[in-house]
Amino acid sequence: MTDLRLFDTYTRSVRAFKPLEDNQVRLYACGLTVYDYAHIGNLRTYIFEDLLRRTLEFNGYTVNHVMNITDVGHLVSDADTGEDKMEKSAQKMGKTAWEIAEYYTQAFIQDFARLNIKMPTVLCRATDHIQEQIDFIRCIEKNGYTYATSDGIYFDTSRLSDYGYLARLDVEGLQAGSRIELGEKKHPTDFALWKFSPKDQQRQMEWDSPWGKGFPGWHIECSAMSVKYLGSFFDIHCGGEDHIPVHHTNEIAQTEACYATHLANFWMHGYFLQLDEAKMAKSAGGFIRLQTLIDKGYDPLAYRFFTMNALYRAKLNFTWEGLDAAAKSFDRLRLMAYRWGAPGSVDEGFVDQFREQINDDLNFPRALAVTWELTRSALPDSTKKATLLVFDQVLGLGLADWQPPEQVIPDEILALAESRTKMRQEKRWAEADALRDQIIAAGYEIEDTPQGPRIKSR
RNA sequence: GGCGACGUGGCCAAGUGGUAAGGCAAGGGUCUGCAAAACCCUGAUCACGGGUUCAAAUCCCGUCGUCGCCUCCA
Repeated sequence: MTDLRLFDTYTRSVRAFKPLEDNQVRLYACGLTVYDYAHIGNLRTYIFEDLLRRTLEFNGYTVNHVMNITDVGHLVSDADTGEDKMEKSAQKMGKTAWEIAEYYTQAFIQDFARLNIKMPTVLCRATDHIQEQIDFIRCIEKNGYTYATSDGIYFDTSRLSDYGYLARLDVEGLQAGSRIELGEKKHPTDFALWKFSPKDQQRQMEWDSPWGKGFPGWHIECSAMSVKYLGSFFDIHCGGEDHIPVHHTNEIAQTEACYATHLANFWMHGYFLQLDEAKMAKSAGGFIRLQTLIDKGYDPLAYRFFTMNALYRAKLNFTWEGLDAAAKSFDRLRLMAYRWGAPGSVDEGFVDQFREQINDDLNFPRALAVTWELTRSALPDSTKKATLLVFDQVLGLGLADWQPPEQVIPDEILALAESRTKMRQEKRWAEADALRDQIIAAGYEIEDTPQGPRIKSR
């Protein structure tokens, strides 16, 4: 039995993981901003978090998994510039910001189901927690970390001596090489806690607050909701690598200002999926969603499998060739498992090897190598099946229920196959092969088995 | 301009001091009337140049290349 070890961005080291309390793991994951569909890069991070959760559960822990949905629009920068993404998307679609948020939230939940990602225990929307956010800001204000400008209430990052520790930010360097306009902010790293609604226009999403009508800054929702559901210091906080320098850094700043903790015992980050060596961004074209893959005939779980062939802590390059390779090997694996039949007894030796790999900071590439070793082993099929199903509690590939899709083979193809069988029985090989060529030309392939020919579409 | 990461066989990707997991593709073989499927086998000295060490893909320095962050972003 190997202990679970996880990489913690805060300390930049792999550390032994133990829950802060009993066998309960309190896990917070940053969710999606629902102004558009999730792309497969976003989804890579949620698959990583699902694998983390399942690994924790495999180790016997109960996981309280909280994820936020960012359904408040935010400006493109903390300064008073740019457009609001929610409101812009609403305008484009001819719907309200609220309808947009709901629509994309549902789409997001559907993607989770299709990827076999377990639903978080709590899925919380920022707009359902405005009061909690206001209370949190008041706490920060009371402790003297805020200042007001003409457009909002800001966090004064210079008040924290270790601001930016998570990202190892070089605050001086940021000031020197700064590309951002300061506006009324005192320091480049200061950020908005509450933004005022523009005086000349009515926002669709705005609320009253002690400071005036407006809406919360982006970072405060995660601090307020994680504290509400998990307490001011919990086990693991995760998100995408892009959150390290800004979002998570600011969440920590807010929590330090109010509760004097750095919020989570472990900070974990999923690394980017890249598209042909370039970033996949909603704003920069190159936007592939799960539905795009499905439309091209891929099983969503093949994408899940694809991401598991790389470490969560390394960038992964997406190519169609790479996805094909994953889809093909995944199909082989589950067809093999299907043909193994009913599960028998579990081989604990293989389970130990598997556990050793996933407990080593979620080394799924290695865990899959163990899986392939299992398939090649001399164990009885029923043992392989039972053992693989244990692995699948973590892999989440739906191997227990999967069966080959029912294929309707057209009568004319069946007729051709039948004639071919007859020809073969009469050893009229040339004619039999001609019939096979016809079947292949029609888009089917034929395998001769002891039980007779097996036909499937290609 | 500042900060950081990465560069492993045809492709994807593990391994971070003791002579390179795994998957896909390719080649060879077994099986087959021939195929297909399945199974077996084969292949990389780790971007380049120096250095440290008995020993380096793995540590240090330099060069080249790619990418990310610094602005909402998984």
